[in-house]
Amino acid sequence: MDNFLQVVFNIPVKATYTYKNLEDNPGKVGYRVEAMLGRRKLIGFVTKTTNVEPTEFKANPILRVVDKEPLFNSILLELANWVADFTMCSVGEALGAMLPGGKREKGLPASSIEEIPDPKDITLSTEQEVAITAILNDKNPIFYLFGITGSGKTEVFLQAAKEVLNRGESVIYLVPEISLTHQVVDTLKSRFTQGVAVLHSHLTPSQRLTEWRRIQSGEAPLIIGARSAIFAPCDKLGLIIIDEEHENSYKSSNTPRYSARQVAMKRARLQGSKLVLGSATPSVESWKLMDDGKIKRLNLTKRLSGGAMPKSTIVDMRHEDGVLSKTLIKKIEEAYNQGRQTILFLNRRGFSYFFHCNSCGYEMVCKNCSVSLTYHKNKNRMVCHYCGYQAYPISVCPECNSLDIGSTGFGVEHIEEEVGKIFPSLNIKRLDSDVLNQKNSKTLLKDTLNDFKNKKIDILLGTQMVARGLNFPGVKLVGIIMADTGLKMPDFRAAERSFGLIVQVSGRAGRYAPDGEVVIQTFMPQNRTINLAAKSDINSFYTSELEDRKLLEFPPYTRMIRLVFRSKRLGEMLKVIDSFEKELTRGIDNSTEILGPSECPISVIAGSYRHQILIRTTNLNSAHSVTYSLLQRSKIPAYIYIEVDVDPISLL
DNA sequence: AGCACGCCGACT
DNA sequence: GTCGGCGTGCTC
Repeated sequence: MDNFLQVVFNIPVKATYTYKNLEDNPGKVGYRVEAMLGRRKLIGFVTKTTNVEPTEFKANPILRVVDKEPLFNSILLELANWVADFTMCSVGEALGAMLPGGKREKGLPASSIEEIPDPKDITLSTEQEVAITAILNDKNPIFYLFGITGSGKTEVFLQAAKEVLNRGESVIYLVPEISLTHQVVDTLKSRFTQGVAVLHSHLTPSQRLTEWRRIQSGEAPLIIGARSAIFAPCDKLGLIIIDEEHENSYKSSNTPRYSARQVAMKRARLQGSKLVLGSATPSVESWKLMDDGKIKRLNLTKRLSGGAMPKSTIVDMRHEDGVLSKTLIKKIEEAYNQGRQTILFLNRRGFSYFFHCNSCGYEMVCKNCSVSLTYHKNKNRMVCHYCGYQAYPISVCPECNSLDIGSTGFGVEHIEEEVGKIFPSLNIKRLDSDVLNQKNSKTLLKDTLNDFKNKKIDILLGTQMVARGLNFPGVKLVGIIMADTGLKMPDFRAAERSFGLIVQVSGRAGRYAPDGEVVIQTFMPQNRTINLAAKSDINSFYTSELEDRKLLEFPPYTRMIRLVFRSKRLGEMLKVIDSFEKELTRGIDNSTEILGPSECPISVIAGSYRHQILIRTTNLNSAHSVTYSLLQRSKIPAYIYIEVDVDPISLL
């Protein structure tokens, strides 16, 4: 036993603290211990033990050892060090993120409600067999299962997992967000004799610890979970699966800002595991890795269950005057007359986004944050989506007194009303995050999906969440109300996101029938992204998107580090940012470029001003270390907060 | 992060 | 005269 313990804490301080060990029941590496830090009692993580007594300070004894068994093995400790270094957080924060408890992880309520067939009805397609064989036998460590919706990716994952489990190794199966995927979990439990552990954000700390221990003991070699499940404590890890790899929820939006995809690559290398990513609409980053041969592509090109890719029609909304075009109305009627169903998709919530004056252009924005307020009809309020600020809608422009004031664009509630007017005899149901944030959301979702499945609902109207995983044989038609949404965002990934969304939503049509249809309504009918998405011309889209990214020097041809400075004191902050930027400029070479400092696109949130520096580089290692060392040594006043995001996904 | 110390303004 | 605001610094 060593007499001293090096302990890190889940606080934004990158220091290890040395404590005296206990004689009886001593702490060891990978254990949690309770100790005083200043005047507070904290749980810390032991990262090292030593017999060398520190001379600079007096080492106090720890109060107690929390665990009977180590919580973190050497692989996890190594991963934590790597995450801490890469995301520039403390090792304690990285370890804290591995067993998140208490504070709830936020994530989009996404559904991936996949209907997995019963094992006895399964006949694998040739493509599926080829993919499974490759995953299990090829030397290549990373694969990409690139398959259109309905081509049977899940079955490939399950068969590969089965083989690996039979060898006595563990499998981590990541899904974008687990809260609504109980059906997947149930299926996995019924398909595998081995134990299944489920890790997601709604577990209590003790439930999480129980799952953690079941994984460590080998009782549950199959782990299914969201982002943080990539840190599941398995010793023999044979396979990591990342389903819907393009999903943004794999990147953490709070400290440590890690990407589960990137951690998976690191971990697979450390433990010699295979890694399989899968999606119908890969991230542009992954596409390039496939092109470069760093990831082996496995194609699934055919729809199973008798489905075919749907026929798409683009409708020019500049010549229409309702929410629904004549074409879409006609096709909804057609589908209904055939006893088939329709999904209408809108990438917006609220009644209308922008409430503005048609005479002078005045826009109702949040007084704390500078974003546009959203009109919520049921409350009759304008609501800020960032800070929750609410205001009454106005009828007269406060700038020019014009009465010509109102909304452009439209939200789900508005569509619901319009569609109800056009089809008074059809049963229409809305499904969006507003509905699902209500208390009875679970049963509501279940009931709605059941009703839709049993054809009690004719038209399902929804946002993001209907985009993926809702597979119902009765769906003939998918209508995308406004495909332009998001395309004009000040973000270099806008096209990628819009493309993926349109393709994913379109995939809901005709999954089990050859006559599916998609109607894409847009104000930009000639737009490249919309046209390629309509044709599901995935290859052309990625080729042209990569050309654009290269030309404009955006990722994946460059890497970025985003530094957001937040403070209530604008003037002082600007001075600090300015000198920080000058120092940074002095440190970098010509592989790195600094954009800004500039006001963030959302320049004020809850009374704090936000300015950012974007670092763009072709040599991430060098830019990273210059930035990191400057952050460490520069004395930034406490009233300024800095958020560091390496490889940011959103620049908002 | 959180907690204490410390130094300036406005109150019984 | 004190109460309390928050700015600064430190935690083994």
